[in-house]
Amino acid sequence: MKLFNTMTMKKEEFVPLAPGAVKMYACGPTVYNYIHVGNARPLIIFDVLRRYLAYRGYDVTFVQNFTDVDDKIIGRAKEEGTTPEAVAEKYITEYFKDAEGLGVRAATIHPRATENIGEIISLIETLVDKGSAYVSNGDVYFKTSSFPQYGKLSHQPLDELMAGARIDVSDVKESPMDFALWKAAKPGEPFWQSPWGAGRPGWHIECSAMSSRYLGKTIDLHCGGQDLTFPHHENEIAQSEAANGTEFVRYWLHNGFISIDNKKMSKSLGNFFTVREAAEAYGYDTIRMFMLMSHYRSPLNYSGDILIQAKNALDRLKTFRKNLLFVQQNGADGGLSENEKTATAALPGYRERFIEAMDDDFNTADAIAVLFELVREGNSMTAADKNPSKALATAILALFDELDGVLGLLYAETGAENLADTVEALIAARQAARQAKNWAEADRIRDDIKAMGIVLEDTPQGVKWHKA
RNA sequence: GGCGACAUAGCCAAGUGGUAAGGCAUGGGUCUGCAAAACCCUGAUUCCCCAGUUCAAAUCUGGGUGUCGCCUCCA
Repeated sequence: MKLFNTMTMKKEEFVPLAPGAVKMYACGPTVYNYIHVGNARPLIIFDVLRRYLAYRGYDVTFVQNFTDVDDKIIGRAKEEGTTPEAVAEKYITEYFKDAEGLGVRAATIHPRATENIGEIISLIETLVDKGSAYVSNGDVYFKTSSFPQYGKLSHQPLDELMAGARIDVSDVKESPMDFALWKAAKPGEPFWQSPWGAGRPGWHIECSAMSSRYLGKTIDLHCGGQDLTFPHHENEIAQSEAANGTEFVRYWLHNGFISIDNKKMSKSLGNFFTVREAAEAYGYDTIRMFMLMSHYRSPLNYSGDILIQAKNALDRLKTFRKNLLFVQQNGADGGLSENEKTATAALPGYRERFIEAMDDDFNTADAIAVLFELVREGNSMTAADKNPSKALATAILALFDELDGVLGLLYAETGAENLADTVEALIAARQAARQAKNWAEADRIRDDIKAMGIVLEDTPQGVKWHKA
């Protein structure tokens, strides 16, 4: 399979360091607020990548950190009159609610910065010892001039970065491009003891420390939003490679942004919707569909219209699956008919095309197109007038679920089994009314059922029902 | 100023040299007590513009226009 590597700006054949195993790291949220729709994109995208790698037989170890000590968290705690720990704890809980809602599986490990202070300090010590970092006023800074390759990920020479730097000129730093590894404690803020006095870690160092602690000095994949390319990921490379003397990451993956009215959605601009809000309006699963309908590196504009389109498209998939389940229950017994045997011969072709799409830099838009083609063919094969067999529905469903399992689009489908008895009874009453050609009564019962959030469909094979 | 990305039907969106996937919406049809679902048909002689390379370009080259992003915390 091929992945676009930001380091080389090319699609490259993916070859993990150790055959059969993938070490993957994603920069997780700073937990001071609910996540917004833009934050959700990397979660969903890289959840799919992870699932796909597992689908292709790799043993994936996926680490995603929480930045749980940071200026923003401290600021939030002050606003709310609580402690930074409480703020972090709260938003980690809220994060998991949203992630679960979006169908994003928990990482193998979710380390927190505050659980890795020892690791961080020892990494900084190494950097100081090697002359890559210097102490100034109780802070420790990375000396960018000591790392000649600085800028290799963002493809900007150091002097250009310097020229464009809008960073405050500070007399504690030797160069404007130097960045903090350790920040001296300020009154009233959380701190840990270190060889340089009380303080707390800078943002960039924690990812280097946690990545090597949980995954090793060289990892296969490092993922995040495009805005992390510089400076965050550039800084991680400098820290890790200066300390370890070996390649930090083999493949760098970056997702494109979500925009609103063609402006980047961001907390600082204030033009964002939280995942919570969007989910309330359109459903968590619609957000996932929306993200996967286009390529992960393309810019994606958020609007109500587009979310509704995504929802409608997703409904087609849901209905398809419901129909298959119905045939699986009510279809003909006795295995595949001769015609069906011929028809099912086409099924593996969809799997091949799906894999082909996903192998090409996990092109989920193309993969979804394959899924829709399977839907059309599946619907044709199981049309009522063809008297489809249970075995046919089972075969199609197995393939559909296999492929959808990679994208994770229909995870929100619950069977609504607990409603089944009530609904079945009402359907029976309505059928009786229909027998008597009492259409008014039949429609009234259907309206009642509709009010329960259940939609009925009269078909030649019987009455189907599903959640709206 | 430096670096980078994007521009395909009403909308969303694949497609990197061989004659435009898929979805949503629209219109027509089949089916149907009504409805829904499904299926069939329907839409870009054309891929921002101009020039070039080629037997052949949405795809390559050059120029232009527009939009966005990074260079500061940001997914």
